[in-house]
Amino acid sequence: MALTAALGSRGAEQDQDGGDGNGGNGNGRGGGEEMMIMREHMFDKVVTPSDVGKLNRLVVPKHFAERHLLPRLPGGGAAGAACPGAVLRFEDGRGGGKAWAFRFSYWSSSQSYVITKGWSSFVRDRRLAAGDTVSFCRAGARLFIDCRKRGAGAGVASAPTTSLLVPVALPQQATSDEDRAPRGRRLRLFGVDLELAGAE
Amino acid sequence: MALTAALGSRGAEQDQDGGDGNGGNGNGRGGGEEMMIMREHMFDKVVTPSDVGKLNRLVVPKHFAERHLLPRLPGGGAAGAACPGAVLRFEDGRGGGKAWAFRFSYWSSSQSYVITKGWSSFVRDRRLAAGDTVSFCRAGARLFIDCRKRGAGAGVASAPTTSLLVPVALPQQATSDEDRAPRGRRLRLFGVDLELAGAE
DNA sequence: AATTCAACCTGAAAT
DNA sequence: AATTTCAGGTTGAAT
Repeated sequence: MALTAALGSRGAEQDQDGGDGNGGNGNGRGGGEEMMIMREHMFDKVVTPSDVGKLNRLVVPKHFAERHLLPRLPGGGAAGAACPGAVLRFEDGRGGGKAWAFRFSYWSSSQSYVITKGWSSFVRDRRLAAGDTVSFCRAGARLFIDCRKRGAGAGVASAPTTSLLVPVALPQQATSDEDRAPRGRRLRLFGVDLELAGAE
Repeated sequence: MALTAALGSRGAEQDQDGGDGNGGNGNGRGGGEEMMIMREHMFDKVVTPSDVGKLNRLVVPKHFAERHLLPRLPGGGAAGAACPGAVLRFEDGRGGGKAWAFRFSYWSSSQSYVITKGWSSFVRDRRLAAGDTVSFCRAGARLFIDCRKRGAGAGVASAPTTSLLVPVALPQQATSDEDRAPRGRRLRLFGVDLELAGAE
């Protein structure tokens, strides 16, 4: 369960990224309102040389994939393996409106889950190197990706895996066209409006 | 425009090549009549290592594909791109009745035209190697493929691209079932009956 | 088991 | 500088 706290209103930018390659680079924070989101950490991976090399793919450890990514797929992905090549959109965990569209697949030949299309642009943009850590988070239905360099200390992206909820400020998403995050029960906590979102 | 000059008569053999992989090897020139055909050169390509390698496909440069192959497709292929996976039959340019059935497709992911199915048999049969040249010709609606080794001089298959019409002797095609080549105006030239065939 | 091949993808080069 | 082309690569299904 994730907590979403609305501070501002009016979604400013819309990063649709119609499915092609690398994430549509939204025009940063053009003065739009922000939103306080309780971000649930999903999983980290210390990337291997292959993950950042010419194979253009990230192997997602099976238990992470099945626990955190399969349930995020359009069809729910409950059944076994092959939800073929769904595209998952991950917002840049640092904010700024950038987002990455990743193709998430199961390779039956190697029986592994992988992120393929779109991954190499992230590696390039963030200068990801072997030994660095990618971090996947979630706020309701919104997904986030961030990374930290090898040996980096604490920070927004380096929340210890024991802490499930990380509050961060983010540009608010478009509320017009039936937001992706299912709206849940609202409550007031610490002086702000909170909203229970996400599955179950 | 192509010129087709009838020398003999009566189609002898019929090489239907029902669409499977490599061309049905008609029994050469089993005494059948021949026909003098003015063969229009369409285009050449110096094949790359990929074209003759394990990718089992020939990339057809877009302008060649659109100018010469799209108009040959069953549906005419006039509109934009995707005439999905049509099969084009190419007779062996050296004569002998052999023919090759090639699948001609457009790959939208790479925005390129390719010849896929059937191509590898041609590569193998003709021992095509990187640097060699494949040559595509046409006589009316009949398509021909030939090749020459790297560094080869003039010859039937090495007509310079400036010469549009190459006269060759070929086994006559079946005239029974409404020949593929649209019949055009006839005239007499150089002492032989000529027939204007082909588009426009 | 190995081969073919349709349909993807991407980096580099050309325009 | 952005777009288009394409050579070289991949996976995965079919055979």
